[in-house]
Amino acid sequence: MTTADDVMDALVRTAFEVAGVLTRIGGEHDMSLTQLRVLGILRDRRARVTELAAYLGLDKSTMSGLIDRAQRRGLLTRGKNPEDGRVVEVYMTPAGHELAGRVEDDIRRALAPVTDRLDQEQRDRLVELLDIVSARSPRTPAAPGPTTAS
Amino acid sequence: MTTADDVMDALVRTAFEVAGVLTRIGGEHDMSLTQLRVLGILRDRRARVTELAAYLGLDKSTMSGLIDRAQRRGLLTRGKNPEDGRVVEVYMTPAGHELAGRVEDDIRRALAPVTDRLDQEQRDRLVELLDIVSARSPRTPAAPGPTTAS
DNA sequence: CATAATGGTTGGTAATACAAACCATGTCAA
DNA sequence: TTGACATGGTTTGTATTACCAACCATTATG
Repeated sequence: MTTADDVMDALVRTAFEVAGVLTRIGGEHDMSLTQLRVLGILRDRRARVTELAAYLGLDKSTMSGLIDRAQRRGLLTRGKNPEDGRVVEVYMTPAGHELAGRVEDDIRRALAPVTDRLDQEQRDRLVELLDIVSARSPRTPAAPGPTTAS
Repeated sequence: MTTADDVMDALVRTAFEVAGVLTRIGGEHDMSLTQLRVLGILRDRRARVTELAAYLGLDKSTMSGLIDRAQRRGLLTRGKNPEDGRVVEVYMTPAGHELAGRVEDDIRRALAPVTDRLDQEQRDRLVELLDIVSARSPRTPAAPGPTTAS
């Protein structure tokens, strides 16, 4: 019988394992895990400082420092918001995008041996279950309905 | 079609989510994520400094500091190894065990809403799949012990 | 027995993170 | 309209995390 505790253990163990991989890859590019996340967020959208901090669960001041260092490295830029003089918009530079791409490739490569252990049906199922876990699914677990294969 | 990238995204997203919960709970007890891990390891076994460092992927010196601070808080102790005078064994104090128990309860509570979203069959399946992902499948080589692997 | 290897600690530096204080800009109320 | 308050960021100060290099003590090896 799989208990809630077993699920907890598996989630925690996997989380540390994945975090470990990301930390290692990040380190190879002189990036901390947090910086990696910032890069990930800013890949497809710009964001204001407080927005980033809230998303990452960090203090504004911490965010300020992170942006400082990344900016000093030429990875991102600060811009003004014409509608509200207080707001600082943060967005990536081409160099930032380039680095983000390289990092993503490396992560993909690093996780490949892991995902390769799964066949197609297992992948479908894992993603579906993790979506439920991270509240990404509006579905309630009551009905054993057919999986919405696409 | 679920691709390897989808799996990667789901794993990374979930990892951050779980790490976020652990960081929050840890913070409520003035413990960093790393300290939490140390506590988790030492719950059921004592370990030498280098062993802990290797397990967590940290430098010996980092480990030394972590132990210092935890020891100053009365959570763990350093002891000598009678067979090898160089070795320092680290193990938890009663206070450490107590804190570890409280933290575990809190984590359980914090993750309950998540695991509760899954029914029995889904739990079984998720744990099974995560075990595959973290190479814990049936034919796993070694149990946690004094493995000399690097 | 001299030398090398191993296990930990110490010292130095940078990054991460928080809290408190601060400044500039916006908003709201009397 | 102006004073008070709120909001968005930055700065400053401190603790922790983490690495590396250098260093002792102890053990192993030539």
